[in-house]
Parts: sequence; structure tokens; C-alpha cells
Amino acid sequence: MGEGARVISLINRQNRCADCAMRVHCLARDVDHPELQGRYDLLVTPRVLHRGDHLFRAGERFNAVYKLRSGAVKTYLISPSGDEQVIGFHGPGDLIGLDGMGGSVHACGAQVLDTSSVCALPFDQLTRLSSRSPTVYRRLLRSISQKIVHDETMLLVLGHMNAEQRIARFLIEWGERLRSQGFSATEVNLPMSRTDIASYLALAVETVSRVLTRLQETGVLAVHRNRIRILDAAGLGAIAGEDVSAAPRAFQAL
Amino acid sequence: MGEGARVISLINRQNRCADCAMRVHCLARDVDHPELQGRYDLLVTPRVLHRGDHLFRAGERFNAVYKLRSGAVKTYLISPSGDEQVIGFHGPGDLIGLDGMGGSVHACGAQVLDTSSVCALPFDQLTRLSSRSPTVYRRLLRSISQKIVHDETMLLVLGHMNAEQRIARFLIEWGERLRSQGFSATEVNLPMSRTDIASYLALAVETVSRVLTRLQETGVLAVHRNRIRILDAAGLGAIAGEDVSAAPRAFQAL
DNA sequence: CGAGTCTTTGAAAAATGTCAAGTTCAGTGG
DNA sequence: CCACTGAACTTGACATTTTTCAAAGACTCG
Repeated sequence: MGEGARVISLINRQNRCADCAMRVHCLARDVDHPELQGRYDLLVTPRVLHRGDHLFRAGERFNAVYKLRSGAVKTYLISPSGDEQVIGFHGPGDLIGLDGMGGSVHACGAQVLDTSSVCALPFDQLTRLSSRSPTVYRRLLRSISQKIVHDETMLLVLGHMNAEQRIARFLIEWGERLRSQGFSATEVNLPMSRTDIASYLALAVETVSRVLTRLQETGVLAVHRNRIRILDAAGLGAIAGEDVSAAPRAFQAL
Repeated sequence: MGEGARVISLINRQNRCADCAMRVHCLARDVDHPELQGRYDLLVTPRVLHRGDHLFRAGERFNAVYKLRSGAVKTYLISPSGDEQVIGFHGPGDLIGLDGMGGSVHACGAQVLDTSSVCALPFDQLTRLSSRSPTVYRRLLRSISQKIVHDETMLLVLGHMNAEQRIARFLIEWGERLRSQGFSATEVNLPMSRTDIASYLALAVETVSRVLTRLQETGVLAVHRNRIRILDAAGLGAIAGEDVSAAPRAFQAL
């Protein structure tokens, strides 16, 4: 029975944010802070999901936001005509599902692109915790504001940049994200399909393909299916308009 | 001196949310609610601004969010190349400046389109108040979530709709907004320029102009400079894809 | 190995942007 | 009160990007 007890103990540990191995990057990372006076009560349920799985679909009841611990996830809307519009790609550290906060259902869907570890943070608990802890509150607001800034930046990108610029920008953005996770920023592995990229950038798949080919011919990239090597980072930056890194965000508090 | 006393009293009244004539539509509308135990301390400074004035510019220090009591405001970003990208148009009831929450500066600029009455809500006070009052907190989150949903809807619009659809959608959206303020939804008065509309919809000014002309020739609209009459609402809805009103938002709690 | 999906490539079409020139309109100053 | 001025808007002709349609190649997963 000693073994049984150990299993239970393990489960208990996993279910508490305070014991999470990733907590250094998480919203609730200071849950034992004095300001909470021991009233910490955020219980989480970490899960492993695989490519194609959904964290949630648009219209589903909103109960929780999701903290991505590892892997990659895309969020998307479905247009009236039934087409998918990719809203964003997410990596480790991102908080997903914030657009459901105001109502009772999720406004978008969230689908896993690559085997991922995800924590569901029950929203009522998160609300209570953030009311008690100014620190957690501040982190939550920062996450939200980052999301707004990202979406608005995309509006600017779609409004003012051509296909080549959008793609260059996208590659740099994703590369920076990988770098912040400790990977190489020039050996970019894309967990999403060309179709996803095209949707995200409001382009046709063929255009994405053609631009990647062109950038390869120019010697800026080496493209091997979903594995892209950035050969001329400066050139890519010049195409994108240089200031992509002005919005560093991945792997921050939330 | 009776008159002098009355003036002072008036100023005092205006500075307290609890006495605001618009408070039925405002975030802090229940500030005397028992849950606050009399710890109400949100002090606001209502101002009247005129066309061209700025509530704030991108990069300015973030101190407050702004509640629009009447009038119209646009928010915008400046692209690396110096062009203006309109992010949104705002009417009575809207909360403006949320994208500054995470950092110390405003991410966008906010410019007045039409004589407006605006309340600045000091953000630290709002934070404190929302920590104490679940009701205020919920309203704040709803405002934020509405903004996210709006921005993401725009991403979908730019990704999946052509010029005619975008403009039809825009007119219906603005008409609904007017209706919710008690005006006619078919006598649409546009406080923004064609250039602003073009930027918002990621189109060239000429395209906006041409589409409006075409819609007039088709008998869907009657266009007189900034005054537009919707003659065939059903037709306009059909062009837009019908479900614009699926996102009713104006003049809600925030 | 084969079915099916994802990606690439080509050719042609369509939508939108660009450039340039008018037109209308509101406000200004004579 | 009127003409003038400048900005906003409209219109036309043309250029260009991007999309669309079609088809072939490449890779993945049973």
C-alpha cells in the first residue's frame, strides 16, 4: 500500500500550482506570498494533448483559461461562410481563452498543433485569486493587454504590409519566440500548416508557398517543408520593416 | 455667496462617479453597493473635447482609461512607415485605452472625431475598486473581452471579406451603434472621414468612395457626404453576410 | 504500397491599388 | 455677401498584386 499512497501524493502535488515545475513562468507563481495570507486556492488540472485535439471550441461554455506549458496551439474563428480564420499561434507561457471572459461561452476555438502540456485554470478561482493578490491581478492584466496589442498589431500588418512583408514578419516573430524558449532563432520549425499560415496572414495558400520559394531563391531562407533556416536574418528583417522584435512577449508571466 | 456655494457643490458632484448622470451605463454604477462597505474611492474628471483633440497619443504614459460619455473617438496605431492605421471607432459607453494596461505607456493613440464628453478613470483607483467589487471587476473583464472579440472579428473581416462586404458591414455596425443610442439606424451620420474608414477597413480611399457610389447606384444607399441613408437594409445585410448584428455591444456596462 | 493530404507551380482572371485630374464643400477673408 | 482657398471626396485610366483554377509532385500514415 506504500506504493498506492505515493501515487495519491503525486496526484496531489501535480494538482497544486505551488508545486508546478513551470510555476516560475506562471500567473500564480507567488501563491505562497504573504499578501495571500494562506488563502491560496487555485487548483489546476494539467493535461497532455496531441495534434488535432481541441482545448475548446467556439461556443463551448467558458469555465477556464488555459496556460500552455509546452507545445503549440492555434486559435481560430469560423466565418459565416464556414471558413476558418486563424487568430493566433501560441507557444509555451501563453494564456489562451481570454476572449471568453466577458460572456459565458468561448468566442474562438483552440486547437493543438503539436503535442502540448496544458493547465486549465478555472476562471472563478482565478478571479478570486486575482482579487486577493495584486501581483496575480497585474500579471493577468498584462497577459490581456499583450493579447490586445498583438491583435491590433496584426490589424496594422494586414492593413499596411504586402505578402512578402507579412511572411517575413511572421517568420521573425516565430523565430523570436523559439529563441525565448532557448532554441535557435534561425532554425525555425513551424508546427502549423501552410494553410494555417495563409489564414493567419490573410493570404492564399499559394501566395505563401510562392513567397517562401522566392525568399529561398533570393538566398534569404532555406525551406524544407516545415523546417526553415534563416540564412540572412538582416535581409529578412529589412523585408519585414525591421522592428518586429519591438514586441517581445513569449514566455512571460501569466 | 449662495451662488458660490452652489458652484462648488456642483464641482464636487461632477467629480464623483456616484453622482454622474451617465452612471447607469458606467463601470462604477453601483459604487454604493454594500459589498464595497463604503470604501468607494473612484474619483473621475469629466472633460469636453473637440474634433482633433487627443485623449492620449501612442507612447504617452498610461495613467487612466477613458469612458466616453458622448461623441465619437477613433483609436489608431502608427506604422513603421509613418502611416496611420485606424484600429477602432468608439461611441458613448465605450472604454478606451485598455491596451495600455499591461505596460506603462499607451500602445495606440485616441483622437476625438466629434465633440465628446469623456471621463478619465485613474487606473490604479479602478484596479483597487475592481479588487473590492466583484461587480465592477466583472464589468471591467467584460469590456476587455468585448474589445478582444471586436479586434478578432476585424481580423476575420480583413481575412475573408471583399471591399463591398467590409463597407456594408461597417455601415450596419455603425448604424446599430446609433440605434442603441436612440438614433435611427438607417439615417447614418459618419463622424469619421473616408480616409479613416479606408484605414479601418484596410482599403484605399478610392475604393471606399467607389463602393459607396456603387451601392448608391444599386439603390441600397443614399450618400450625401457624411450623411448616409440606408434605403435597403435587407440588401445591405445580404451583402455584409447577414450576421453583423450577432455582435451587439454598444452602450453596455463598462 | 496506396490513399489522401499538403505543398508547389503555372497560367489567367479579378480585385484592389496607384496616379492623376476634377469636383464639391466648408470655412476665410476681403 | 461673395469669391477664394484648401481639404476632402469622387472619378477615370491604368498598373500590380494577389487570387483563382488546375494540375502535378511530395510526403505521411495506415
